Amino acid sequence: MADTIHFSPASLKVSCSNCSLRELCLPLGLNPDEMAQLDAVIRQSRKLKRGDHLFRSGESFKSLFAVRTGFFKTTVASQDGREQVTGFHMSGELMGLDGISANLHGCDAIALEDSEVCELPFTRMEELSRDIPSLQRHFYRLMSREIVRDQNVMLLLGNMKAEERIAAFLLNLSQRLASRGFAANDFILRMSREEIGSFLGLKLETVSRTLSKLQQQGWIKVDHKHIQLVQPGELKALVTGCANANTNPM
Amino acid sequence: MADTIHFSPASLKVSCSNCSLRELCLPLGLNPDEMAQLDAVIRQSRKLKRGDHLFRSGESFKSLFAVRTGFFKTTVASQDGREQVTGFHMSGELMGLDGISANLHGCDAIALEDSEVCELPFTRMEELSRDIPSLQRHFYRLMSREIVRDQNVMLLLGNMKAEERIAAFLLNLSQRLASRGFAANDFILRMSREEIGSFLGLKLETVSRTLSKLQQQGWIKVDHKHIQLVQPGELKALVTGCANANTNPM
DNA sequence: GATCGCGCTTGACGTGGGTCAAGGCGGCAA
DNA sequence: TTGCCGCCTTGACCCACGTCAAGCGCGATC
Repeated sequence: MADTIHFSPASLKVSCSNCSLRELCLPLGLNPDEMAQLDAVIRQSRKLKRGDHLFRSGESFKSLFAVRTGFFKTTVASQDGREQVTGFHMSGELMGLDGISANLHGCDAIALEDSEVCELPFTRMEELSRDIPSLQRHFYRLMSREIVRDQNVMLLLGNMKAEERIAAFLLNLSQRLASRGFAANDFILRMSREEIGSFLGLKLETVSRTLSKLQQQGWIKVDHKHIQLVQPGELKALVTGCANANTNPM
Repeated sequence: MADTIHFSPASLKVSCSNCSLRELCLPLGLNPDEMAQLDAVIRQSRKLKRGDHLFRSGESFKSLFAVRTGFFKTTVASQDGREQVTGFHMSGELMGLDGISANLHGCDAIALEDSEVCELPFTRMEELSRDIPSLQRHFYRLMSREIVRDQNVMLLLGNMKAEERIAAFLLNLSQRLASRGFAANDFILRMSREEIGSFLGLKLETVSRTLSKLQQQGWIKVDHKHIQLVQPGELKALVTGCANANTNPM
């Protein structure tokens, strides 16, 4: 109930029968026939409650999942139990691409709020992408985009200080929310300080301290999970030009 | 001339006319006709000298490149000049996948020794992959593998200490060399301490110190770029179970 | 409304690795 | 041979972040 702002953007009209997928992550120039084929493959959406696993590392890989509504994290774990958040995923974003290589999911996907996903059975998508060139091209693009995203995270983890990481993180969230029709400078964090820290390679205390520091400087306002970017320009100056955080997905 | 050991593995017979590609990164069950189609698309290999750029970030993306012989690094740079090595690439490995998303190369690829690459014009590969299902599948797998690799690097950068990073790095090199028929525990580094540091999120002094420390402990021997893994088991213990460094590509 | 507990904040302190600086070593040129 | 230069090593010092610990605030529960 803490989550008063929901990710069901009024600006995104979900016109097709079962899924916002086509608008969100597959904006292709498909003809009606191709659309119908695609619709036939995409399974009805599946609902998850906060905390539910969508899939787990090591499970056999059958499908990709597109977030329809809600918010997810993906995590990888090492044998000795260390865990790292590898990404946060909001509506329209795809999860599970890492499972293709070994036919096994390589990470856990966990809902951070009540969520809904579309299931894309991979084998059928693969077949379909043979018949629909623009779909094939789109998949290559999506996977490549994920690689670019990961490279930017590597740059962040390898080169940036705590303050810069937090700033880049906030700006990235802001930009992705804005592109979905939400306020860019006033939002609710879906994840805990610990999860932010895990993603950014920091401890939760450092996340907390750094948010406080940014607030003291007047760049942002922090009220628990409610964040306001008061001077986004200053944040951008912090990370310029690291990983051009405002344009690249993260 | 410092590079006395060369990466032209005797164990990999380059039987096809122009490229070791099929053996190395496209080990598919293709019939002779499909093989011929593939051969027609793969351009003659291109030679580069140590220090040459294969492509640069921002250049328009036309082709993927497979390392035939030699050794490369890829780097991403931020606007303010910070640079990070995102990977090292040896024979059989593919570079340029990140360029697909925006039709622009997203990183620089630089030869660390005299090298030879095969060029794979992407548009033609894309078309071909529509006609040859196993080729399409293989491309999806390759891209997914790159995503898994990047996630493991994220885990390394986010969670591991200097000693663990170096150990993971050495073990990863060792494993990749071994799979190409080279000695697993005795090899020459192609890259400088600074490049290793950039990849691992460390400064060159820390790389140097850490190598010395591992040597003092008797796990490895270091003679400039000549590395011997004396007790690889101890190194594995260091990184267990982070990112199961011995099995995953990095 | 009282209690509990989780997630967050903040302080004090410790330390791993960054920074700065001084050589060492081997390769290369003349 | 000599000297230069790039890369590496090593030491001394410092600081950003991690660690440990105390306490707060809000929501959930009854």
